[in-house]
Amino acid sequence: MQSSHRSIVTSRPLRRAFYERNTVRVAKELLGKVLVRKLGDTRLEGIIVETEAYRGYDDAASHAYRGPTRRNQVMFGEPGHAYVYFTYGMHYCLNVTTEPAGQAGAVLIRAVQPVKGIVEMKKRRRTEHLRDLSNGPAKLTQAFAVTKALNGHDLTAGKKLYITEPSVTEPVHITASTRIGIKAGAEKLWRFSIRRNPFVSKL
DNA sequence: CTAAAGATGTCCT
DNA sequence: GGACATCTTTAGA
Repeated sequence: MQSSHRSIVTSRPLRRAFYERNTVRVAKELLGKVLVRKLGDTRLEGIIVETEAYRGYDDAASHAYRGPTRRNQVMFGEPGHAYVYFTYGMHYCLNVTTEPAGQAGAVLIRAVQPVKGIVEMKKRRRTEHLRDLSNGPAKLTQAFAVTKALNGHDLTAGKKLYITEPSVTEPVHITASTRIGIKAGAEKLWRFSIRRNPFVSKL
């Protein structure tokens, strides 16, 4: 029964080579992987169910499209790092950097399915509703205590924040759709989600 | 220096 | 379905 208290992770963090590839491909392959956040004694885990690709060089919707700035510089750096930015005066969004160093790219983590540390997530989110804990980019950063303090964090080190394989891998049915909340590049089908998963932010 | 928009969430009708 | 909270970043004068 109480599987929500047990870790579903056995393996090491995804390696740098996983991230050092085409952003769209990484976005698809991140579905079904497990986001892990270590907060002292507590450990939070969630299955990634929704992502969006933001590629620098040919994607007008990307923060990196017009070249490096202080905010987006981590997108141009080594792959496998967290790119966390602040938006709308109150929200953080979590991305993982992709493509070889020098070439900008990132995948926005839009939603995860809570697995472990649900009690802690409910406190942070100030709600008892499981569905509402992490079904959106700013919701999951609140649930997982991700702020700009983690901007640039190396996701391959297995420290405070990383991504890894679940211990039991199930086949993932991927749905591709248009990205949410953008104007330029709105026609690209670069939003990926696990089909019919109830924790996806929007159908 | 100033202005305007933003890879959103929440509450209201 | 729409208003609005709230502030950083960026672009442009």
